Amino acid sequence: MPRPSPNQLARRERQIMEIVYRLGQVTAADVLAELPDPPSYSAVRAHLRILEDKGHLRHSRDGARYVFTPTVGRERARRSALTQVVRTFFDGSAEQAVAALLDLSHEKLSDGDLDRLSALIDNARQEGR
Amino acid sequence: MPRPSPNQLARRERQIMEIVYRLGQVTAADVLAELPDPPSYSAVRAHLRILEDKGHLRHSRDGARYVFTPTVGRERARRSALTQVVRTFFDGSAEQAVAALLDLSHEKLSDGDLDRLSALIDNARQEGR
DNA sequence: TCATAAGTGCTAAAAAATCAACAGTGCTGT
DNA sequence: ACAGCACTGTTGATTTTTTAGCACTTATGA
Repeated sequence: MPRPSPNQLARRERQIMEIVYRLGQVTAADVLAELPDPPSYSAVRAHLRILEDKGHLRHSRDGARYVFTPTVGRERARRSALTQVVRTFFDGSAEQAVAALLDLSHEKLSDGDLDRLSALIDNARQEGR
Repeated sequence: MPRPSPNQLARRERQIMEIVYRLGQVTAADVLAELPDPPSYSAVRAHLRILEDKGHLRHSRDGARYVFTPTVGRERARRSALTQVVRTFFDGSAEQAVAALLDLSHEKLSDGDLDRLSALIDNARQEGR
């Protein structure tokens, strides 16, 4: 079976997958609530079923309703997303991306966060030799 | 005029904008060469014109042909992209995102890169107090 | 139990996106 | 100048996406 390829997703499908990854798991009602310019409930369910057909989602039952989760694990999805952004916006340079990330949110980072990041960098240095 | 909203883009349009951001500026031929499952040259030009109508691109002439550039500056586009990924895949935690980025590409980071990142973190610490 | 509410699957119509053909315009070199 | 080439703009057909309606199933509680 072919890997689900996020780049082939239609507009609505992409919007929905984004919600799914953000919330971790969703019901049709969740998606409807989060979707910009929301269509009908029925339309949302149709999309969810199509996304399942395409292999992006799976569902399990919770009482009467379906709970959908991504087939691609969070970890893997994160990697793809980051790789993509780095490639598209940072000439493939992870260093630049990290720098931008720090700049973007340096106000929101606590001293504890910064300590942990320093430690990670030191680690990377160790492994590098 | 409304800000161009990347989330509303159709599939092809999104693919094209990705190419545009990656290359910085493009001609129709560039896009055609980079596009997966490429359509006709004519179709690409149609897309480019629509993207310009929608306010995502502008063009200038270079001899006979048009060179398209994004209307949203690289810096701003980077921020949006990162913010989006952090929100969708990292619960809004920039720290986690940086950690993932380091993990993702720790092999590719030189000692020099790591030094610079350490310095940035130290800076952030300074400003925080 | 059974009426009601809250789900779901399927289908076909409507809207949007995608595409290629064709006609027109501007370069380029002989 | 003008023939040939490399572009662009426009249009309308085709395909895909997006949507809502309706029929059916499952839970709930009086």
